[in-house]
Amino acid sequence: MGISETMKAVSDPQRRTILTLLKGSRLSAGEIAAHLPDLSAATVSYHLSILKKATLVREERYKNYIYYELNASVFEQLLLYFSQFIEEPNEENP
Amino acid sequence: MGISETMKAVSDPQRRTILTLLKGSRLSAGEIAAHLPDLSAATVSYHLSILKKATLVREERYKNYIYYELNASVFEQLLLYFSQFIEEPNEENP
DNA sequence: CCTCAATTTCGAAATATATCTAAATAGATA
DNA sequence: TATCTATTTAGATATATTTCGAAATTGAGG
Repeated sequence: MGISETMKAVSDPQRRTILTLLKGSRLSAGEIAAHLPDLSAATVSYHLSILKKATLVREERYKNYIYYELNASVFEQLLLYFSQFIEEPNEENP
Repeated sequence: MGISETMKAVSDPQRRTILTLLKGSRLSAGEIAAHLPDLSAATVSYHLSILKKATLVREERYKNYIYYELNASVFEQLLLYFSQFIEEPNEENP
């Protein structure tokens, strides 16, 4: 929990690649690793654990596999956070 | 430039404090440092340089001071980036 | 031109992060 | 139950980040 944790999780390029993969579809850890040929399976697992702690993804076990999927609600929190810096000044409320 | 750089810049709590301060008003480096009593002026300067490189803030020199202010357009890019993970699936376009 | 104040830059140290290989775990199925 | 496969955990290491105090820089004003 915590927006710092979420942002740190999302600021890593490899983890953003994982998030982008999961945008399309639910994938197992192994399928995700197959899309990241520069990383070992252990490293992919490490990144998934970071994303999971930040609740950016959920895991679901099926047979021998662990499937990961996005948790969209956390992205809404990020959107909300950043929108505060854009809101135009309100002249009614000086 | 680059969204990684921007996100890394914004993922640090001290730097987010600085951004929040600047939401209200343009401030000099010294004024910002005064709001962050746990950090040395040198450290604040370091954080400002990170925010500047990420173009999250602009600097403007006046007399002996360097004033900093937010650059809202970069926050719009962040918003755009995160919104891709929220967009609902489009049934017209399978 | 000298000095003061504001800020940055430098060099060093502590902490955190990303990565690997090897070992451990969990579950499926022969 | 023995073993195979998918995945995670552990331990180690290299790199990156945050921080400090001290020194350098910049500009203002006497």
